[in-house]
Amino acid sequence: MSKYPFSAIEKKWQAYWEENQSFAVTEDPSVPKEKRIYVLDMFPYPSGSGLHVGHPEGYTATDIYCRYLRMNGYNVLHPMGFDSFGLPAENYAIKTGTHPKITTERNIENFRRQIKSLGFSYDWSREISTHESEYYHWTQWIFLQLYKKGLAYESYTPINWCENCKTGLANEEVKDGKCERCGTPVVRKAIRQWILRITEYAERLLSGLDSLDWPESVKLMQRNWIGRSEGATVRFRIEGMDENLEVFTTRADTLFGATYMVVSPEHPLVEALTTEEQRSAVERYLKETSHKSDLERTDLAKEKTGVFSGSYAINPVNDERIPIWIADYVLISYGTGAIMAVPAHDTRDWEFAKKFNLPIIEVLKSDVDVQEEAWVEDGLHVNSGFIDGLDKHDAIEKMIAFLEERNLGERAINYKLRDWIFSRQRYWGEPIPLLHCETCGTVPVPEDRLPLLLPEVKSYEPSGTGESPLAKIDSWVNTTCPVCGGPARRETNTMPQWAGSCWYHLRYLDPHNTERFTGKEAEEYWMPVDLYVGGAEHAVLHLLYARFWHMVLFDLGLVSTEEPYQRLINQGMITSYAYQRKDKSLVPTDEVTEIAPETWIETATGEPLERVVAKMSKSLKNVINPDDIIHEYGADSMRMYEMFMGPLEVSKPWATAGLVGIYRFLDRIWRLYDEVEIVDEEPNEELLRTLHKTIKKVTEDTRDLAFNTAISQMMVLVNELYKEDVFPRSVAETFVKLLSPYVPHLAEELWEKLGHAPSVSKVQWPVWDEKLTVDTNIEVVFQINGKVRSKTMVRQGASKETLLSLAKDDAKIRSWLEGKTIVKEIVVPDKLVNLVVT
RNA sequence: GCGAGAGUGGUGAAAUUGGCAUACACGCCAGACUUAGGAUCUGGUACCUUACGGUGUAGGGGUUCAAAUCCCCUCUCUCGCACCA
Repeated sequence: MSKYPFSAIEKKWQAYWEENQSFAVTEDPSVPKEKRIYVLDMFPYPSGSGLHVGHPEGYTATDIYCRYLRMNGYNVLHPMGFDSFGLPAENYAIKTGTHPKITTERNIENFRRQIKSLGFSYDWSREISTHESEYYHWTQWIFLQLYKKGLAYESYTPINWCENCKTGLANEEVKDGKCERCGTPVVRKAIRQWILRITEYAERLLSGLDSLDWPESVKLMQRNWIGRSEGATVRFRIEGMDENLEVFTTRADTLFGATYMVVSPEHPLVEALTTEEQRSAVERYLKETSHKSDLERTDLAKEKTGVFSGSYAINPVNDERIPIWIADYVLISYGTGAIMAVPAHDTRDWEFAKKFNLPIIEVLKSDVDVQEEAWVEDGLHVNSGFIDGLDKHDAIEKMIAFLEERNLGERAINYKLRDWIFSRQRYWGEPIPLLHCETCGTVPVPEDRLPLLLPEVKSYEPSGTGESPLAKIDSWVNTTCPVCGGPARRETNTMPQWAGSCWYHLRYLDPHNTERFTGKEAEEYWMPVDLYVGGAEHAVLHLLYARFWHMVLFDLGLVSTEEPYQRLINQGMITSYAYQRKDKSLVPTDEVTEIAPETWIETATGEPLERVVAKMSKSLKNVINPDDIIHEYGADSMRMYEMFMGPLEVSKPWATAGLVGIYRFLDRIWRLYDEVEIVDEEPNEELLRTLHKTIKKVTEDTRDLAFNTAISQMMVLVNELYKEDVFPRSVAETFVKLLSPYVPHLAEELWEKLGHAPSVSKVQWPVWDEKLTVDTNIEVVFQINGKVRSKTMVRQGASKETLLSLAKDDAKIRSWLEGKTIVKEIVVPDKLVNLVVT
């Protein structure tokens, strides 16, 4: 008895593909536009712990799809590379003194080896790594194009700062008031920053989503993140001052209900608004809020706080004098940093008004007493002068017209999206190619002097004062101004990790170009990316930043498409099992014993445990290492199992027992080809039908990325083949072709065993004959009142009349009909007959 | 709190337009076979019932000849956002 020798087979064919450059691709002009396809995987950050089972999931899916496309005559661009700037390598350098470049490149070696060991059909000649100067040369160059377009600016405004990472963070990198990377609570810190004006693209980033074939959930997340809202700015005169207080509101129609105003503690007018009597109280309040972390400040459960400034504004619609308060529930970063408060119809304002005894005036007809609770539903206007009786829409229109006529305000649109804080005070990133000259101000490094190389440093430790380790290298920092020749200092901030991934899809097109970031012809040949597969964690960050850069490049005439990624799919997470005590705490997998099927106890205490699904984590000891799986069961088993687990988009738990099932399936296939005599006979009718059903199902499901059901159909075919005495050659050959995208090593080996020269990856995908996929005899069910009472075999396509009379003649049906009257007859050909009786 | 998605056997999961619920696989049970292997092959396996039959896709209601699928309500889980005026 033979045993499927996966290890030898996989080594052999990986070497063959490498040697023959089987998957290298060129921009062949004879291939028509619609047969050129760009399939992109999100490239990994090469961490020290190596590939995780989650990575191969998306990579296997795209690999199967690409192999399928090639066999169908497509020219397929399918590259891989590494997102190799980032904090872990730098933190490791701080701990050990090892240069991040050394760690990074060692990790890349390991990642590349692991990825290759899965037999993916990447064009490795296009591999890139973002930390290489040949690559970041062009990241810097693109930054300069943004700078020259006025999209990069310097700012000293307070930003989110992580004490642990010792760097500033973008708003998108803050989750629940904590650093997304390490969980440290984020504090506000005023340091000099480079910021990209992504808000200038807010409208296009929003409207562009409509044209994209992306999951609705991702589009929605981006829409929410951009957060467009339509409303008006309204200017309130401040009593005794020349200044106006400007607010943004989406409900200008409730202006008659504005009983007080609130400015954020950081608002520039706070100082001027504060009267002598209130000064000490205001100062105390400002001090208090400045000590709060973002987390404390945004905690919804907490009581509202605030202080009266002492000043009054004049409500422009009724000249009422209304007090101006200072409170931290108003954010400086949204709108104008000031609001008009309408406590009757806004929960936040209502809470504040109640706490500080401010008047509450109903201006929308409410079903509740607004003194008791806020009414936030719609209602016709009351107590509102010239808009009384109007509904929301008409009232807003009329109010805005009123304001615009008197120059008291105007229609306005606001976005939640903030500009992108682009600098990091760390070492391991692209140096920002700018200089600070005493006479010329900020000067870009001339393009012909790029790349601006990352210098060597003695210590990787960030200063924590807001300066990167680069600031400590005087010889690098001090330079001459390329404009005036005078002394200048280099910018010491580096770019965030997102920079490199903003445009890598363009570098793959022409990775060795030394003259340009990418070749114009190659760009026009391939772009946009037809299918982009990666994790949902990038729904906002990477995918928004990359779209922004791409749009800028499009506006500069440097790329031919406005959007980079036409179609996007998020693969689900691969989770793992974990074992839970009654108190919901989790027990590491190696401290659990399975005492009976589906029954577990904690080994040490005997406490019964429940099996739950959890994320893989080192502490739970439930992390699966792809190297181990490949070693024990082979890459083909690993690939096929990950596809068999369930639909690509949903998260699903890893179960090695399930993997064994796939291994057995591949072993069954191997033995079929190894032990059964392959004959030059035509298959019998039954087998031929299953074969054509299989071709059809595998073709359609592979096209639709529904790999799990394609695999189960292949299993059906194999099960049937095991019942046959002989193995017709035509079936054997067709089946190998169907298998080849899924288990490419095994398929190559079988193809060779069948007497063919390699490689099966280059042969034509099989086609099915629709006639042969239809069963000639079909089981039709007979129902009485919708319940199945009998079944019978009929010829496919039998007429309604035939079916009906068959049903009425059926012995069981006849007994069910006894003493009843048929009131309705429903016949669905090839499916069922339903008789409704009373 | 708001928004989105999901809930089907012991387990992972299937199921065009509403048309036999549970394909395929794991596990389990039985049998066969064996140079005892990670075996392999064949068959069985939703639940209740001796049977006839009944029940069953998170729970409840509705539409329909017919609902996992469509509509309403409730519950649970996952993800995202969270004082954005």
